[in-house]
This record gives sequence, structure tokens and C-alpha cells, in this order.
Amino acid sequence: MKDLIAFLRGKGLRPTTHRVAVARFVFNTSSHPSADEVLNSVRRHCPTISRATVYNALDLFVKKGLLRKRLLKPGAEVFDPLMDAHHHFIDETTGAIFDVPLDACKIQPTAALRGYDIKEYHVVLRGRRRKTQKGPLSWE
Amino acid sequence: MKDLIAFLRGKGLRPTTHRVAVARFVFNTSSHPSADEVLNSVRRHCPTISRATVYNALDLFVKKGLLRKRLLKPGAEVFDPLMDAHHHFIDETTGAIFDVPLDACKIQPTAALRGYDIKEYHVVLRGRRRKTQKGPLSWE
DNA sequence: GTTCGTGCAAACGGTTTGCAACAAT
DNA sequence: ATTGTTGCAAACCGTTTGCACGAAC
Repeated sequence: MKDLIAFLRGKGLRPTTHRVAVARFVFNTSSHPSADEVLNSVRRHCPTISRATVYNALDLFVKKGLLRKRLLKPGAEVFDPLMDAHHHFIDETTGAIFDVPLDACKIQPTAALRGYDIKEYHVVLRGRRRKTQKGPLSWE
Repeated sequence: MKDLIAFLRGKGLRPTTHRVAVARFVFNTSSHPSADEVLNSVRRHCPTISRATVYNALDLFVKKGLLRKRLLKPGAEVFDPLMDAHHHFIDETTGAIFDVPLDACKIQPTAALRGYDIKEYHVVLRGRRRKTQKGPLSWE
């Protein structure tokens, strides 16, 4: 993808083959993959890439503000390419993680939160996804 | 503590010395410790206890519904003795985690959440705690 | 030729597991 | 005797680090 190369270059990152391979996967999924899932997926099309290179690329993307690392499942941190503030829904039967738009669950901070300067908040919803819906995001 | 022994026994757990030592620490802190922090604290008063015993006790407490394991900081899961649904505030300067009552941030689910059967939700607030407050919980 | 990127392997930290000894019932 | 509990050590898994080679500027 041409614009991925421009995207990386625009952020001051040299668009090396491996970096682009990692970027192509991680910026085009909403599956919230762990680093090892990224590694395995990228290896399908780029079998020579090493674990360290994937970790380097992901950490670099996080440091440059292209990607976010999130605590959403036990055992491994996951990567989320959606940089705008938003929330998450976790299907407790499948473990699948869905993005939820920020305004889908606005909170009303009450007096109990006096004493806290809230810079951001993140809601994790848990439950089951109804089967009648289609597509990963009901708001798309 | 006498009632801790009764508490454990009431849940079908034999109140062994080590189990009570773990329980005494973890049910009387709101510091959201990791398993290793529990180990180190318990070892101060019970130097012989092994890592496996602490992990066993904590997992047992979680399985019996006395304790909750939470994804609140990177690197290690933390334990929370507050079983009623509630939220958390994380001070981004100190990393300290504070409990926040459930009704302190009620959410208004919007139409965007059609398609999700929400069983529970958990809000993580981030920011800074104002110094003028005292005590770990502004609602105490 | 100096910096940056890569691969490999080792190290690391938190957690889990296998096993033998022991205590409780 | 059977079951449950403990300690030790090793294994395990995700991640980080050290280092040498190679590519890019």
C-alpha cells in the first residue's frame, strides 16, 4: 500500500520492508492482536521476519503515536490502531474485542469524583454480542 | 483476625496459617497489589512462605469469589478485594490505583450499543489526584 | 563511516506446573 | 488411606536486551 509508506515517512519512520509488513497488518485490523499474533500474521507473508523486529516496529509505532497498547486481555497486551478515544466491548463467550465509539457511553461524573482531575476515561463493556447484527461495528 | 478464619471456613477453605496470612494482607489493603507484592508483604511476617503457596491462595480466593483479578497495570495482574462492582482511578504520576464507587460514573448507553447485551462495565479513569484531598477515597 | 534496522540467542520477570513431603480428615 | 496443602525447582510464556551483521544515508 502506497499510502502506508507515505504514512510512515510522514512520521519520520523509514518505511523498510519489514516495517511496512507490520504496519500493513496492524493498521488494517480491528482484531486487537497481541504482539505474537502480529508476528504470526506478518510471517505468513514475510516468513523471515524475526520476533525482535516485530516488537521493535510495534514499540516504535506506539512511541510515535500511531498505535496504542492496551490492557484488554490477560496474558498479553494488545495493539489498537484506532487512536481517537473510544471504548471497548468484550464478548465473554468468544473473547472478541470490539471498538465502541466514545459517545456511545458518556459518563456523568458525580460529586464523588471531586478530588480527581480526570484526563481521560476508558470503558470496558462485557457481555454477549447479539447474533442478529452483522459486521464488527454496529456503528459502521 | 478471628473473623478471617470464619470467613475462609465459611467459603469452604481450610484456614491454614499461610492462607490466613495471605488473606490478612490482601483483604485489608486497597493498594491493588500484584501477586509478587502480596508475596513480599506476607513474607515480612511469614518469611517461610513460598511463591507457589501465595499464588495458590490467591487463585483459590479468586475461584471462590472472594477476590478479583484485574488488568489495571502493565506487567502484572493485580488483586482487588472489593467484590461489589466499582470503577478505578489511576493517578498517572504515581501509578496509584483508587477505587471509585459504581454510581460515581454512571454511563448512558446510546443507540450505538444496540447489538450488545451488556452484562457489566468497568470504567478506568486516568489523571491526577488533587493534593488538597486526604485519604485514599474521596467518598469515605 | 556513522547511523539505523535486522536476526539471533540469551536473559528476564511474572506465572504455572510437577513432584515429593507433609498435614488434615 | 485418601485428600488437601506446602516448598522447591524447573518449565513456561510474553517481552526485553546484547551483540554482530548488513543496509541506508
